[in-house]
Amino acid sequence: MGKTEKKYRMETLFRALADRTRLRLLSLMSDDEVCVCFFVEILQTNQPKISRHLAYLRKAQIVGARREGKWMHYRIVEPPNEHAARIFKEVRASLAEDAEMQRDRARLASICCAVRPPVRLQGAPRPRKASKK
Amino acid sequence: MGKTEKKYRMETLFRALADRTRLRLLSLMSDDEVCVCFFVEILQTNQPKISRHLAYLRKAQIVGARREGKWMHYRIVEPPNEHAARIFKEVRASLAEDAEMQRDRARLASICCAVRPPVRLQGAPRPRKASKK
DNA sequence: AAAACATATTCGCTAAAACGAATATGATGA
DNA sequence: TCATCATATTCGTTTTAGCGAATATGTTTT
Repeated sequence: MGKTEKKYRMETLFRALADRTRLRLLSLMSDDEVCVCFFVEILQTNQPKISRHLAYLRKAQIVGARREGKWMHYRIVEPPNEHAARIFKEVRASLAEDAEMQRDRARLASICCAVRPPVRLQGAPRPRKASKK
Repeated sequence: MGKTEKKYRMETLFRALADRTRLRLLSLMSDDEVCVCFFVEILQTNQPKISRHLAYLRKAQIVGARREGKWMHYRIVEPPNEHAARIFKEVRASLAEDAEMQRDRARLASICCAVRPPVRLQGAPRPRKASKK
């Protein structure tokens, strides 16, 4: 670990993971880079709430964001600590098995491929495989 | 999973892990079953604080307790959920590498084997390998 | 440049977590 | 039985997290 980086504490990771909404967001990002408006649609909640949780995940350095015009895309990134990264990987594997989260992902997939998406999502960029950086 | 057990949510585990004191407690229990008075001595804090955090860990079902006369011994147990258990195992491996926690465990080891332990610990039962159940 | 849109941030509030101090419980020993 | 010891719990307070509503920011469209 270089001298300029401040150390990443394990608690930072766990605090970020200690909330159901954030876990569901992470689950939705498991394979793809996803636009904020899809999170709002799938989790059926208001937009500021989603934004705040995404900001939280970003501060904890387990998601990254990319702007594309007016849209923001979020994706999972590895936390900057070898041990946290191993744990996080295990966590992601576990999310894949959670029933509620499986339903979330199924809904994302169906909305994503729908010929006629919900009005609010028309024109929104579809989720797609996240680039590695 | 049998019908009587209520499901163990991932967030429960993460909330339990989202506190430095609790992580240090877990680290001290990594190999042995440890008496409360040793936690108080090593973490240099007051006894109610330790007891409360231990109660928290117990509710999260990642530690178990055993009474022996006036002493209480705490030990790590597997959380009652396959995924949580896998994650928790990874977490424990990570704690082993944390510098502060390594110092904690070194202090525990040295106090434990000392010919002349601190006054407050005289007569206290020494940490020892935790039984599996 | 103004309107429309997607997202982020701020504000005021409520709820939960964490704490030290005091007290209660439960076991042991005099 | 009464005092003592180890631990647990309660109390009142402070801190932190999460929320909806309102508003701000930044981008695109007209």
